[in-house]
Amino acid sequence: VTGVRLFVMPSTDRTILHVDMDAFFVSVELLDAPELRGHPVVVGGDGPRGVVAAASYEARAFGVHSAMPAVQARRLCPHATFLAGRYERYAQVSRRVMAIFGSFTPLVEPLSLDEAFLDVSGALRVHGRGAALSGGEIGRHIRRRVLDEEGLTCSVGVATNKFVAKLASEAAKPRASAGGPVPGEGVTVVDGDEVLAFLHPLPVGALWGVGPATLARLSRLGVVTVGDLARIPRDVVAHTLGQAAGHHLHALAHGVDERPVEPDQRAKSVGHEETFATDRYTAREVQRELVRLADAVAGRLRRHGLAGRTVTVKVRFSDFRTITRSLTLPGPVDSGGALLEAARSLVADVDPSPGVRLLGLSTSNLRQGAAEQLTLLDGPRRAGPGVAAADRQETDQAVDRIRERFGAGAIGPATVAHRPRRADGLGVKTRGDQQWGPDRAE
DNA sequence: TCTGGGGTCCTAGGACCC
DNA sequence: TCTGGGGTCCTAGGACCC
Repeated sequence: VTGVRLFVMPSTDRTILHVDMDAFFVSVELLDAPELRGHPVVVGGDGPRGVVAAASYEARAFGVHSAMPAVQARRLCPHATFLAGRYERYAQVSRRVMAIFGSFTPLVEPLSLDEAFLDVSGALRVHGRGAALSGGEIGRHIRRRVLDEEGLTCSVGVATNKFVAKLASEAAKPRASAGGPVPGEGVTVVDGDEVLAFLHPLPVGALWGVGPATLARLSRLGVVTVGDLARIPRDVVAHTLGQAAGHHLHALAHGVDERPVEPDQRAKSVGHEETFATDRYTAREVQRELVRLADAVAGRLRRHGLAGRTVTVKVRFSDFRTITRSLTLPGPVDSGGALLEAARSLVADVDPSPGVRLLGLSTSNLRQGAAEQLTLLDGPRRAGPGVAAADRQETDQAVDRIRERFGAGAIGPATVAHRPRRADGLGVKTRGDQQWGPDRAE
């Protein structure tokens, strides 16, 4: 194209904020139950195999932290209040908080319910009305508004790129202590000329993308701090960690991160997985669980107007060994029946007898818009897995409408339904499970 | 101590095509 | 008898993040 010029803004001119809500899930729970304020509160960790999703600073003082197995958290802090977690509520508050961010800049990239990157390079002038506002001042405005409007606190990092901003928000956070939470700085600004001094003393594990496995490899090279990593030649890092990760981490260690803030990230996969309270040992049990997973995933696909071509089943055995099996269909699907059919064929040759602790079903290769109706592949109109596509679509739409009016639990696959015994014998399972088999899912 | 559920991204091998 | 190079798609596994 002639006559078009692209201007690339030099990275040193960018002002990036990372905003991170403080103990978000717990803080939302405290809004609704203020009597728990000042006490150790843990969200998640329900069920025999649960893990902690979030812990209040009072609970953290006992060593409780997120991703910790529930049993361990209960041992460390038996007097804590354990809450199951209400994700719809968190999502609702999250949308409002994100809207506050959005009033400062259109360039908001949510990373999860409780954190986002903001590129405010252009907002500095808009809000300053001539008198330029600094990144730190915008950070303080955001904290004030989130507190005033939602009653929640957050921590803000300000830097010239994403990953330094993220580390800066971490530095701004409150700290847990035996005497109660110690407030942090709230807003931490790292100017361009301070980046290396800020970065190099940090442990390498602080870098985004350095987990246990990478940490182990790096420590074999004698790398402890980010500064140590910066002194290793790029090719050596790439040889140890692979091309992509190596080059990326080498750049980060030198404070370089050119990734833009991208507001419109589209989902690449939609899935659902479940760890069972007790292991499953038979193919029939596995097949029945798949019905529920397929139904849940299909419902979410349709709610977002998506359909997926690739179906992946994940099986985790009792010894934690995990396998995945996937297949790509000729066209995208969004019905529980179609997902179930694919999932079934994928687990057909998986032996569940060692004990299955988790089953997952996920779809990827997503397309926007309605699923292709695979009428030809679906076979003749009859009950069972070959039920015609048109029937399937009608059923799905009816189910969606019922759920809209009466809630998600109002209707579901027969195989997973609770069937109370009735005096007149109706609705009572008579001989085994076969006649209620997953084939009758819809 | 015994390890959730939602995801993203990367690697590597093989099939297939031009 | 020895068998290219590049690209894309698919599958399986793994690391990592919140």
